[in-house]
Amino acid sequence: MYSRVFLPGFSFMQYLRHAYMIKRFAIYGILIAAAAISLQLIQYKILIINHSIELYSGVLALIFTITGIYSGQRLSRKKEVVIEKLVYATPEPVINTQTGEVDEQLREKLGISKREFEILELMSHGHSNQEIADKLFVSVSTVKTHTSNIFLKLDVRRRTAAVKKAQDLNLIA
Amino acid sequence: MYSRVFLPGFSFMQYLRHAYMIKRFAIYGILIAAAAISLQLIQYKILIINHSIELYSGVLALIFTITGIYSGQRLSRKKEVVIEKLVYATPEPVINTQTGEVDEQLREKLGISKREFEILELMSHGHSNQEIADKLFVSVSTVKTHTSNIFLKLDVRRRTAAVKKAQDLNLIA
DNA sequence: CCAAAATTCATACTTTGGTATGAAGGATTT
DNA sequence: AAATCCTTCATACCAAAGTATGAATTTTGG
Repeated sequence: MYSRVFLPGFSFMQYLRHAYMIKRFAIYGILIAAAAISLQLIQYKILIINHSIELYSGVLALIFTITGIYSGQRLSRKKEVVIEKLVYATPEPVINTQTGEVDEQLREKLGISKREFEILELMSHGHSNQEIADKLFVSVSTVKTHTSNIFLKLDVRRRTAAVKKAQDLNLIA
Repeated sequence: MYSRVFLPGFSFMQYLRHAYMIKRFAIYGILIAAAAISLQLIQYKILIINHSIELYSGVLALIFTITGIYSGQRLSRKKEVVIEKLVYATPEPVINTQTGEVDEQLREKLGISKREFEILELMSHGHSNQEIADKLFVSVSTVKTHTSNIFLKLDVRRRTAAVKKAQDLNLIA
């Protein structure tokens, strides 16, 4: 198996280079300003009512902690760890992996008939022409005709090569 | 090229499942507690000196904003983007999928020699006896001898069946 | 070192595989 | 109806694969 992992590591300066970050900072500024205004309101109300500096401090701390957490998350959102995994895949998958069935399109594309395909499969199972003939209730001559046509269509000269090529093309398993 | 991108998307609950996050929250708790204590000190000093509630509020806001930003960044640091790139790769012919190494044990177990195995591989690639002979710089007679021995050891009578059996046994790819 | 195993090669023979060609019947399409 | 494709089969021939046997050389393991 072969795999690589990339950890780009965005620096803070790289981060600042992005123009859209300026907009983001502006949003934080507005947020903080809004918090400051509401702070003023809360401040006077609380002071007028009972001069509870402790409660005021708690509310203030809560508000700015929440604001800070939100800002912090926004600021660090783009600090993402990017991992690229290289994994194996078969070229031109033509067998439907879901159903396990053969892709009819490739068979058609290669001009291989259904009967020829049947014979190709039996061939790949290691059967001789005689055995294939017996299984399909046809003569050896018929099997030979089919195999020859298969070889032409797969551009090979031997059954072993035909099986190999069909496997590589994912025409057969 | 064929590629897929996975975006895991850690939910907050998934996030909480991690045991080490509990430690992190504990650290934040301590931080906030420390901020609260220093708050008490600052509170009294400022109030005693000039009762400046505005300055006090500003300092308080600053402290908790910073604390919040720090916490927020910590909390959102683990956002990852995992990218899996699927690349074409032809599996090596003689590899055991579990160990990733040549399955010498199976070969030995079957009593197949290294040379015989070499020929079995070339056979599975669709080569004729003549082609194998040419590749290995030996005579066709030698190849025939080897192939016959392979067939005996794999208990088959044809090269196609030998290849099939070797593939089923995971002796070759 | 010696025995066993592995590798090499040959000769003769049988079997199987593959090519070429032709042909006939059926199904489908135009 | 004609053309085309698929499937079937046959005959003949050549090429390749596989078996059997024997033998020489090299490599390997005890």
